[in-house]
Amino acid sequence: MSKNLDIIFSALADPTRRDILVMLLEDDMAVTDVAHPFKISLAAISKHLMILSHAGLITQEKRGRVKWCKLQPDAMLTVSTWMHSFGQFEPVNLDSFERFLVEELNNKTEI
Amino acid sequence: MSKNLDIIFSALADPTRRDILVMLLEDDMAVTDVAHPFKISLAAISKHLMILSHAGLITQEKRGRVKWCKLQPDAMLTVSTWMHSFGQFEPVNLDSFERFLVEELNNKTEI
DNA sequence: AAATCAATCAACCGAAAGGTTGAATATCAC
DNA sequence: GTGATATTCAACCTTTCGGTTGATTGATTT
Repeated sequence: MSKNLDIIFSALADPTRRDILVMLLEDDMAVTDVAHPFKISLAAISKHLMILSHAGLITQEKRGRVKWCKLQPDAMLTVSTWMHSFGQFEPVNLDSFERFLVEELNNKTEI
Repeated sequence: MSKNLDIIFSALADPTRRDILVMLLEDDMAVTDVAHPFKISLAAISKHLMILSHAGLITQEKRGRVKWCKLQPDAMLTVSTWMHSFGQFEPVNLDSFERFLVEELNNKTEI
């Protein structure tokens, strides 16, 4: 589990890789399209994508000759959990936080 | 700001450094005491502490011949903020979260 | 079948990371 | 002042990182 944190944190430590993740927020993308905005070679981008994939931050699925890259934000939950166990921050999903809040409010008014 | 993320994420990518941060949750520590549980040399620990310091995750204050290391969790907020802007997670400080919740409950019951 | 396109592989390169050891620099205790 | 203690510096080593280029493999188009 700590090994995962090593891999995830170092995957996130590179600005190109973080940019790629943000791009993938929009939509799934082919490797060539991911590479397009960057000045570095396609091979370099391919390596970055493999690192992100290895960290579990994305998945890649090959359809025909095109390999599609998909964001896999659950891996971020590992970071989230570490920060939580670290004790200083409480990373909470906003939706569940709102659900929790509403539930609390309902309980209060029911009494 | 993105430069900071590079430095902070790569500081967090090393398990020894994360262990040190957790140790410093307990209390401020001298460099030698930080080094004690690890098998690597004191010089190596000193380097790790400089990296953590450079990332803003700790501060170091020299009193006499002893250099005291203090956790500086605000740097973690930079990560927190990135994850927030990334859009998948909502890192919330537990204390302010609780204050907010209590306030909401009070407002509700006052009506 | 031939040419094109998507992506990776393989070999290489320079720089940085993480470790070591031994010497150096302060500061403290006697 | 002498000796011990706390920490860093300096030089070195090996491995990893991020990049390059050119060749290679598969799928697609014409």
